[in-house]
Amino acid sequence: MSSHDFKQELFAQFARVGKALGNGNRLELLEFIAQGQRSVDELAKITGLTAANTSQHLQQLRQVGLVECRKQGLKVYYTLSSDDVIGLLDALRGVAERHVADVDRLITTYLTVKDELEPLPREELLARAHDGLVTVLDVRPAEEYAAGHVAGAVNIPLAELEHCLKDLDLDREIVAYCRGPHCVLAFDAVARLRKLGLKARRLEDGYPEWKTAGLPIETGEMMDKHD
Amino acid sequence: MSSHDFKQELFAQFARVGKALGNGNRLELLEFIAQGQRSVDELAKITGLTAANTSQHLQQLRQVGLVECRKQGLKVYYTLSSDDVIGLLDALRGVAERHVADVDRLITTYLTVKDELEPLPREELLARAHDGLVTVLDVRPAEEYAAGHVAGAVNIPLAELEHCLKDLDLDREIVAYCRGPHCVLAFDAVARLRKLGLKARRLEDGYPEWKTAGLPIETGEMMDKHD
DNA sequence: CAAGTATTCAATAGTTTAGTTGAATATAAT
DNA sequence: ATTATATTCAACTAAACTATTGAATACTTG
Repeated sequence: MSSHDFKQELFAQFARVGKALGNGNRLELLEFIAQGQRSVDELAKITGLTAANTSQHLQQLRQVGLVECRKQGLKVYYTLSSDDVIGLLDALRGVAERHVADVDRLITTYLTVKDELEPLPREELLARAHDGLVTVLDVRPAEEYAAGHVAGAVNIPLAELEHCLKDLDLDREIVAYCRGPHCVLAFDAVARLRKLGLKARRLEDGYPEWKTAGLPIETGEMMDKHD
Repeated sequence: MSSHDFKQELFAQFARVGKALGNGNRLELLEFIAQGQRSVDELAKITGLTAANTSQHLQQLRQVGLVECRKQGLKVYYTLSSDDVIGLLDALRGVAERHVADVDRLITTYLTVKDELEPLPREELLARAHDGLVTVLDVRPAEEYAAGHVAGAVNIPLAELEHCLKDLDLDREIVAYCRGPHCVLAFDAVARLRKLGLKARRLEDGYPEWKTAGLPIETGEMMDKHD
């Protein structure tokens, strides 16, 4: 095999991974899987894709090593193959956010809270949480919280936010997070909390990044994942 | 615009970047551009693509913000739009190397030197170079060296390696680098130097990574880039 | 201004991909 | 065993991508 063929072949292999990242549905699947393991039909329901289509996308992701699966009983559970993948997704998001005009436009028009206050960096949250200065709020659905969350975080899924305010210490600052740096849940939560006159900020990124950074996490109370 | 539409649209935008990375020729173009600015016809010649095809690929890369171009006289020069892109490419390579079986097989069968000796990390090279313990060898073509290289590195393009041995201090260890972590030039150089009985190692990655890490570089003696 | 070069545009054919549908397989529960 | 559920497979259509070709555009040089 010539040096030229090798190079071509190597780039072709890298391109396979790129191709796998080249579809919005697959990226959405990856974001959900990054929250914790998920079965095919859970993913199909969340994304709104058919089971067959979901399965096909998952197999593409698996073929390029982005996810792994494990059969348990009737279901097949998919997980990210490693934290490398979270880094790759963040790199992709970062480049898109900083260099694709459409992304910037989308974010600033839709995520109105975006620039009103800088999001809180991970390390800073860690310091403040340690000093007991803030309430850390996980606004993801209960199953995702159960699969793993920032140590000490309180879970109030977005839908129940207003009903559960009594569970929060209203004097302390609230820092909300969700699935990732562009997930709408935390933006939405911060906007609604501020409307209620509370001090609220957003963590700069989501649970997968927190976990990948090696920061302290807890896993849920072994809740069964029913729907 | 609903939250769901926003999410879909956002993932679709991220996917555009993924798609752009989903073709081996485009990845090869990016690697060349990462060495320094390049005109369309230079890139066409190096890659062996037609000018029209090269132009089309470059425009795709430009549309998703991976590269930028600047017209100067008769030629259009392309550059990476920022160092973010190098990080993204490295993340892609890393995931592929660690999780795609075919990539690992390719690398271990073709790059025979691969596991004989650990490649040298950047920081370690920096320390040793500072102490004057090693000769840093840039084995890329002269134009790429001229466009920028590791501070203090000697340039001997691979083709002239054996002819230019006299330029090297044969008693010191030689550390070779080239375009990136999987570029064959440095692997090849190390193999050939060792065959000649010299002490040679490979830098763990290439010039773009070195530069992006903020380590010291030099740019060439304003050579005109003719062919 | 004319000629030459570099780049881009437009049209095309062949290939690949996305998503749908219906069926096949495998496991669990009755 | 039979039934139900979860997942995958296979076949198909519509859409998108790649690379080629030839022409058009823009700039420089003589």
